[in-house]
Amino acid sequence: MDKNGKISSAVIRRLPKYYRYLGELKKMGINKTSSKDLSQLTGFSASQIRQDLNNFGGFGQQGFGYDVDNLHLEISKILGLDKKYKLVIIGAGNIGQAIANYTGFYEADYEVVSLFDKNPKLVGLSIRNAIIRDIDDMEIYLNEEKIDIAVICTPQSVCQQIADRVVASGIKAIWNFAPKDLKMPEDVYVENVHLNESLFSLTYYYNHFNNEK
Amino acid sequence: MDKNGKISSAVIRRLPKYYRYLGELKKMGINKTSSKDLSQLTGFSASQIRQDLNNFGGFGQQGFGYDVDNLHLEISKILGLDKKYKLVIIGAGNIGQAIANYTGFYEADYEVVSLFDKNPKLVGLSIRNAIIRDIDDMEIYLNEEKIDIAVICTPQSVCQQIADRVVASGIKAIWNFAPKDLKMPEDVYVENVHLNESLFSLTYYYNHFNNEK
DNA sequence: TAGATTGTTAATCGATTAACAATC
DNA sequence: TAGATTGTTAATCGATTAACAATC
Repeated sequence: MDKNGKISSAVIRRLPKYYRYLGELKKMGINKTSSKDLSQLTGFSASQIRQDLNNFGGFGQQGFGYDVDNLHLEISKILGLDKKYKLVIIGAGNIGQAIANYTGFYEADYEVVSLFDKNPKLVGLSIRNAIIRDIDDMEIYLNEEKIDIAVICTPQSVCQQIADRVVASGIKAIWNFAPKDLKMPEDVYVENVHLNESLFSLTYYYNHFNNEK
Repeated sequence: MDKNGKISSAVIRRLPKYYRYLGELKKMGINKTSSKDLSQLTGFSASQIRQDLNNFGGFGQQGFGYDVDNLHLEISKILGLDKKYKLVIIGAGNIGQAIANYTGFYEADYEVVSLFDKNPKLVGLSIRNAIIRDIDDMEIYLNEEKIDIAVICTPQSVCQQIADRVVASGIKAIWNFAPKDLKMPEDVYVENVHLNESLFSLTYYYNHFNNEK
């Protein structure tokens, strides 16, 4: 935690992993764990795990450890996984369709309620109850429905203008799959999934692994 | 750079971004840039950019800056984007098919040469010249062809065993889309794309943005 | 030459790890 | 009580930023 009480993004990015392993322990019927156990599972140090959790409050019991169910629940609340979220996907190409079909968000409650595309061959089709609508109807839709998150799966060439349009319609959270850095107002949060950068990093390590000095 | 001369992964993960912006400058016909210009574009500090680049050698000219073409080329060499890579995708579901269809890797030379799946309805189909083969034929294929990278797009429940199998066939680089941490030998590099963790982080910030103390 | 910008060293900042008192 | 493990402070480590001499 820094001097302003803001929690560092390094901490936030570890929370989903704690959540996942706690879910696994739960499923296995294990109801007690410790920072040492979690260290084994996650690969983070026990000290770091205790530090991370204590950013949000004391969830453990000295001499005992952590109650799995309780800690799982508390982390779900911190992340906001106890609520429902409505998503729209803009760009119903490969990636957009794959996200719409994706069901692997554990038990968390994300619903893709609509897709948008400009291709008339796609408009009108449905993916898992979500209709692909014409991109020209996007603003009307966004103004009528209360949407939490816009997923941008358009080509790079139009992602900025699409992002500007969804933000103009009140969207505050963008999950961006286009390989570009969106310029957004301060109160809009953008999470990037840059597949390129991920593959390029992998390529670097593939070439340099084990032949380091 | 640390005491062993190993370059930190924070640096490596910034390289693709430099590469991308240099590519854009190139396309715009701009042939000279500086750490100050790149700072504006990338949002990283000029000082950091100079530090990063000097891990790999002095690509600039004092008093002048950097030659765009040259720096672009040098970074492509560092990342290994001047070479060709053959990929196989294991799991030809939504994500696997989307990756197979994905063409947004800039001019870099990645070729998906085959997919594998256990679903007989998918086996035999093709995606962009790559045939979907039966998962049982994977080892034979991997032993015959020289494959650089295995992309794991299977369900979580089987990703570890699939990873073990590809590694047993000599694969050293895995791009993992399954929401699980693979346990791998030290000489295998795994790059994770954990869509869950990405969306969960976004959810946290969506809920906490602007209402921080 | 004067101005600009790198390459590189030193200073700062923040994140991780270590240590241990508190306490169940 | 003795043993275990948290919560939390202090120490360390590493990454980022600042500063500036080198030099084009």
